[in-house]
This record gives sequence, C-alpha cells and structure tokens, in this order.
Amino acid sequence: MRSTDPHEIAGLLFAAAEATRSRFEELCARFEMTPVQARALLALERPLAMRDLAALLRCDQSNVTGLADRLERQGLVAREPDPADRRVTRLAATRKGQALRRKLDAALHETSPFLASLGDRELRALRDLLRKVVAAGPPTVSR
Amino acid sequence: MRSTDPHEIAGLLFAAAEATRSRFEELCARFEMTPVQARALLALERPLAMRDLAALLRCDQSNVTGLADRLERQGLVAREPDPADRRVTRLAATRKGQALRRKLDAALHETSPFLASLGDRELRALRDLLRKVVAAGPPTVSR
DNA sequence: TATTGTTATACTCTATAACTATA
DNA sequence: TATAGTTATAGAGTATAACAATA
Repeated sequence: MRSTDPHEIAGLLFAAAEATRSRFEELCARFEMTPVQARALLALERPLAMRDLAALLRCDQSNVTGLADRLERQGLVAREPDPADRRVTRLAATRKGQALRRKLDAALHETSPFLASLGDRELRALRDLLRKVVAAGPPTVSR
Repeated sequence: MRSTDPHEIAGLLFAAAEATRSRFEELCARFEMTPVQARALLALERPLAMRDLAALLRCDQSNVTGLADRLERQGLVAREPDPADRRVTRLAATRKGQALRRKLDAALHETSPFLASLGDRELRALRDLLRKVVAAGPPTVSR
C-alpha cells in the first residue's frame, strides 16, 4: 500500500485534462474553428506534408484532404507542391492563417483560470512536476 | 515579470491534457466505445434525466436522443419514465452497463504511465497541487 | 407559457477501401 | 511494389429549428 492513492491522482489528472479540453473548445469556438482545425493550424508554424499532419493529428491521411479543404476555403492555409517529391503536397499557413495561429497560441498560453489559485512557489513546483510527467508521456501536437 | 513562466506552464498543462485524452481514447477503443459513450456511461452511476446528461456532457439535449439510442442498442442503458414528471425520461445503466462502467472506471484510474516517472513524494506534491487546481476549475463529468 | 424529449437537417470528424500519380 | 493524396462511403458527434406531450 502506497501512501498516495493512484486512484485519486489519476482521477485528478483526468479532471484537469477534462477542464483543459473544455477550455480549449471554448477558445476554438471564439475563433470560429473546430478543435481539430485549431490543432492543425497550430501545427503549421512551418509548412507540413499532408501525411505528416495526419501523423501529428493521429488520424488517417484521408481525413486531411477534407480538413485542408475547409481551412483553405477559409483562406487560412494553402496547398503547395513539394519540389523534392511530386507526390507530396505541403500545407502552409497563409499570412491570415499565421496571424490567427499566433492569436490562438497566445490565447492558449495565457494563464488559465485553473492556475489562478496557485501561488508563485506552487506554480514552480507544478511546472517541475509536469515537466517530468510530460517528458515521460507520448508526443503531442502543440509544442 | 514573474519567476514562473505562465506560457510554459499552460503549455505543459495542455500537453498533459493531450496525453491524457489520447490515453482515454485508446482505452475507449479497447472497450469498443467512443469517448462520448464512455463519458456518458461513467456518468450513469445513478439514473439521470436525459437533459441532465446533456448538461454534464456540455452538449445540446437533442444529441442525447441518438446517444441513448446507440447505448440502448448495445444493451448498456435503458430508458425509464420519471414518476414525478412525465415529461422526463431517465437513463439507467443496465447490469451489463454497470459492469462495463466499473471496468472502465477501474482501467481509467490505474496508475497512468505518465505518473510512473514520479516518486512517492512527488506524487503527493502533484496530488495536492492538482486538488487545488481542479477545485478552482469548472465541473467535470467523471468524478 | 415554459420544459422534456424527439425528429429533421446540416456540418465536421473519423475509418476503410479503392483509385491516380508518382517513386 | 510502395507511397501521397484523393474520392466514395458510412458511422458518430454536434448545433439549430420545429414539433408533441406535459407542466
């Protein structure tokens, strides 16, 4: 028997994740995007082959076609050929897309309401713990 | 200028949430459910009016009709009338649904791989910090 | 009049399978 | 043969609007 309850801490982590997800959805809605569109745009700091975007989003390649269509229709991304491999189409954020990307990124990284309850010392401690936890986990899309 | 960077810590929290979400999706797939179906079943520890479930899932009431249909088709939940208000239909997990709910809950609360990197003392610290953070956030579905 | 659940409609996300053009 | 992107198809989640039954 350990002194900390894995049951509780896993539940807490899940609740924190839920809250973060919920906040992210509201943020996307404010920018009139779906969460997947926002994650795609956030990933497009540099042009990306469509199949690499699919890998980052952990979805089938075929989905990226429609996703790119919708982002393109909004003028946020553009398809461009890859000179090195003519099979490849790269997605690049347009100037409008880059501007939105930066706004989204800034809003995403504002101090979240959840953290407002912690003092400076606690924030440092949480940061250090999360660094370890995140380093041990699987790769993620944003950052 | 604060000594901790809100930008970084918000990003870490987001990454941890992403990883947790990803893990939850894999878990749901193992039980042949979608994440929303799993969240609904987890919420049905006790019977719930359909509109209350909609509120917990933060979606429109009209969506719960189809969601309930699919869960009912799988024999996991049943619709039952509310004696107190004949407009209300309550959803109740069947025995099969309760059994699956418990399995899902147990799997969800197993020590996640992310936490394996932390020692006992760090786990305690993380637990205390998350308690504060979660208590300050909006209500969530599971727990 | 207001609320609960349903239906109709439309859009997005998702996977599988088959197709094309390149490699 | 294998890979990148597309298309067709199908199921699921989501919102809006209109409706019947009940409060």
